[in-house]
Amino acid sequence: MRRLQGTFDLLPQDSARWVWLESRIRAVMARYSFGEIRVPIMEPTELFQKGTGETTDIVQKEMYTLTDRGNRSLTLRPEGTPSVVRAYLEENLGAQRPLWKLFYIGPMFRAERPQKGRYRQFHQYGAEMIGAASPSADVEIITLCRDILLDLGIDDARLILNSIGSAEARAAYNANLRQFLIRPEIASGLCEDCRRRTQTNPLRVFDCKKEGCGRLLRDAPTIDAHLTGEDRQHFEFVTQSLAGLGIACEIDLRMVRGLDYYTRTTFEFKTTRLGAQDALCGGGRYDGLVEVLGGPPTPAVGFAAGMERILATLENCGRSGPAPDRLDVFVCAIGDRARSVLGATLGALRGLGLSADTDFQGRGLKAQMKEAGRAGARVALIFGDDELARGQMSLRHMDEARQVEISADTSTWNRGLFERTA
RNA sequence: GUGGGUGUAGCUCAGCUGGUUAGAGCACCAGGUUGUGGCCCUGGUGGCCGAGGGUUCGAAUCCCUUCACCCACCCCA
Repeated sequence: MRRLQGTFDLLPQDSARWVWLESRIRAVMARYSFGEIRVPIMEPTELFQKGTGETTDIVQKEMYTLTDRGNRSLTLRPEGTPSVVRAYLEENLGAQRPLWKLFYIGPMFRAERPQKGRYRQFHQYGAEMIGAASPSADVEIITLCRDILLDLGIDDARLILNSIGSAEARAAYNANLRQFLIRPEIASGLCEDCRRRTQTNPLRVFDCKKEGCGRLLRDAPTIDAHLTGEDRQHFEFVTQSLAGLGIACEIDLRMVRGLDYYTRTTFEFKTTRLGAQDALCGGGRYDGLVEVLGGPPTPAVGFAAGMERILATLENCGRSGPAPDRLDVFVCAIGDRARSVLGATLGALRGLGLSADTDFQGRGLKAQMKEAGRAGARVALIFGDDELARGQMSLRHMDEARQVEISADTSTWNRGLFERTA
């Protein structure tokens, strides 16, 4: 039996990094006053068909979809935003407050071919502001996204920014771009994928990395010609605010995102420290999504970040994450009499709130001490017949290799006895 | 789905043009210290050489198939 392709096991030495990462994320989210939402990792398939969008690669070929016993179609979530919006509507959050700031952390599933920075079960954190029309919300999301990266120690990610306009502008631009792409002199030179995209989602031709396509697209219309005055104002506010905050960004009019629901502001943070999968986080505004999922027109903006990519980036920066947890006390008992009080000894230590462990294999003292060293124990509590006969135990401070005797009467113990080096 | 690369001990890797019982370092276990970790020394456990088939007197080594992993395309976090 082997684990599924594109999945991985996290062993204790690695899970500590994840716990650390999650706690840093939660701390910054709290500073920004975002509340954590936990939603199912399984949803009706329809949620993603409608929300993420039928034309996206995610829905067309990357979803883990299954049929349950009631003949319902379920899907393992490929992203978090549709679920959050679904919960927002289902719990009628809009009626309680006009604006919600929510974040999530958890696994996502996409049936892609694994490679560096890409897995079939991967983990994202993300934040959504639902009910926020103001461009200051876009800035809040971008700043949040950036502050988490900075807090973690990633200070060289580039911010790429674009506005793809309102839904109407996008529709007009889509039509215009399609006109351009079907011109015979253009279409004949495009690759097969781009000809398909011309029909399905013309914006995505800009994603094509083929040289031939790139050359033909040089004269293609760009989105900014289709932005309305309001779109421009909105985008201008965002770029000027960022400039005012001293946040550098590059505007890329051809950056498109793979999800159907984006409107106006879209952005990505990219790193040079990974391979081809260089997007650490991405997001933008999605003013139409709530309505698409059956709610009232509700503006919203958010982002999602890939946690495996962030950890990989940190490793490439030489940032090792948190220091490993140390054990407070390792208990070494010598002989049967001593072993008979092991349980009570461990219980007393743990009762004081200390972490305590011992040897469960009946090994010699040398092996027990080795185990204590391996566990990073601060002190070893050693006793055999000698000590117990005198009502004493030996307390060895591992780092200083210094040893004292303490009373074997657990009722006299306190934490300080095992923490101080006196 | 399409390319390319790699599969030998728990980990990192040697093993030349096929030649007896497959190696090293680290890790693990034990002893040196019959009651004291890290350093050192000695010894030991551990491999269907990814799997299946073929060529050969003989295959970890050559050929075919297959699987897995990695990297890239595609796409995205």
